[in-house]
Amino acid sequence: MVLTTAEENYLKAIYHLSDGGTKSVSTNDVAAEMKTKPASVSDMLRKLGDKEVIEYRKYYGVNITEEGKKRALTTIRKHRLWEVFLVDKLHFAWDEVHEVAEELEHIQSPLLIQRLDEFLNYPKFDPHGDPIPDEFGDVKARPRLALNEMEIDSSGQIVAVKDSSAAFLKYLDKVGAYIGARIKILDKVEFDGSMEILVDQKKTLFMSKDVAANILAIQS
Amino acid sequence: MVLTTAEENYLKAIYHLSDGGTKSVSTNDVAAEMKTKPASVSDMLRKLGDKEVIEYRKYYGVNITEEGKKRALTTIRKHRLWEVFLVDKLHFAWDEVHEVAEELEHIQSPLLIQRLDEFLNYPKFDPHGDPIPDEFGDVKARPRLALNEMEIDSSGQIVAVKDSSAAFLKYLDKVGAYIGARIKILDKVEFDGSMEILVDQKKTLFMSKDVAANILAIQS
DNA sequence: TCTTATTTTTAGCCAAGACTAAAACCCTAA
DNA sequence: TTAGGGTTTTAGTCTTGGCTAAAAATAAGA
Ligand SMILES: [Mn+2]
Ligand SMILES: [Mn+2]
Ligand SMILES: [Mn+2]
Ligand SMILES: [Mn+2]
Repeated sequence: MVLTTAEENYLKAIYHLSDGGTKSVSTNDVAAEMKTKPASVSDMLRKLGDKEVIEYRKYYGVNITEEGKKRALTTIRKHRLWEVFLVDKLHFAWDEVHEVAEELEHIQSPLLIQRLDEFLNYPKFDPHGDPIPDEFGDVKARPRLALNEMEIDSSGQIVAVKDSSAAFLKYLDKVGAYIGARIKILDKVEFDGSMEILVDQKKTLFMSKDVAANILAIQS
Repeated sequence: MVLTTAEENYLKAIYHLSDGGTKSVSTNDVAAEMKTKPASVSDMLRKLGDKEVIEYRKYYGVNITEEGKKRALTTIRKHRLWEVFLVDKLHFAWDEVHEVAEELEHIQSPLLIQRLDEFLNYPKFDPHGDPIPDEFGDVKARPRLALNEMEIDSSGQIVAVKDSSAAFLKYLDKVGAYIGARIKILDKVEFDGSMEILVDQKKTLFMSKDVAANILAIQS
């Protein structure tokens, strides 16, 4: 059963909203994520249900099926591999890749993806620190913690961002936060949750709770 | 004015059928090339006419406009650059690239194409020997001659193929004809136009007129 | 439990891009 | 000059993926 581009995009959204298939997702949530109207989503859910990539019970939201999970992971794999290509080979900035990858992920050619993976030397993470599923859909999970959840005086390394929007990534570039940076939590302000963070043992960064919540680290 | 994928494909077909915009093209010819019905073509011609990439006079065929030529050449440029990428970087065979490039050529990102061109070191020809238009739509033309049009005893070098179908290219691989091969016309059979050709001063090839007509060379 | 607010679905519409069948047009040969 | 054949267009239908408005179902509060 072949999926259209629109179907692939919806399925990917459902996969993400369901936290990898662990919880069910409402029509309204899908509409918000896809920037469409709930009425359009109802229609699409019926189609995805017919194709058995989701389990759809009217009025009770959807759950992604095993087949659906597999399909979504393939699309995610393609998206992230293309992002690596754009950054590593074509020298795109990490805030320039998302929209293009959103199109490239729908190119139909298993050979292309296999060869691309090989060409990129089997990368495990994309430019935003997100893991790239292997060809079987297996994902290498890392325990990640948002900066605002880290304790004062604890240290770690930035490994990913939660928000991949150009605006956010450009901001991180400007202040000098990047994936791989070593960090230490110097202070957390009670009042508004804003934080003071030491980057690479030399630079001090002040950031709002909102920003901190979108930066993911592994503790060391 | 933005063109849809379908519109880009039609425009490219019209560009090719019109020999680069030098002659007008009939509805039936477009239908044959696009493998659609004439009725569908009429509809599309109206749309392309509205967008002023062709000049459309009902019942009298279409001519591509300057704007249309520019658009078509951009799509062709993208198609051929992707083909080079697939062959040079991902080690696709030259008969495996066409369908994938047919999809990749529609990705919308000027930056992507500019960077891809740079990454590939500004190639001038695609894997089938076809010239790659530069970013301004300028094409480096070479005087090319089909093998069946060459005289007995004349020599040259294979530079392109007219037919890029997998079947034809696989056949060429099998018999050992390739782009860059030095050739000499040993004999032409009056009866059926079949030919005997010396390849790289060592291997003799027999081919039908049909095959010869789809191999292009520059004479030396 | 009943009434309301919220969520979701249905119904009806639209545009793109395909199709078939039928009508209209163009050209040529008698 | 006109009839016929081939070409092209039009009319009507279908599918996909959107939309709005209205109806229906669920959930929550009194
Ligand atoms: Mn996408
Ligand atoms: Mn990413
Ligand atoms: Mn194409
Ligand atoms: Mn080619």
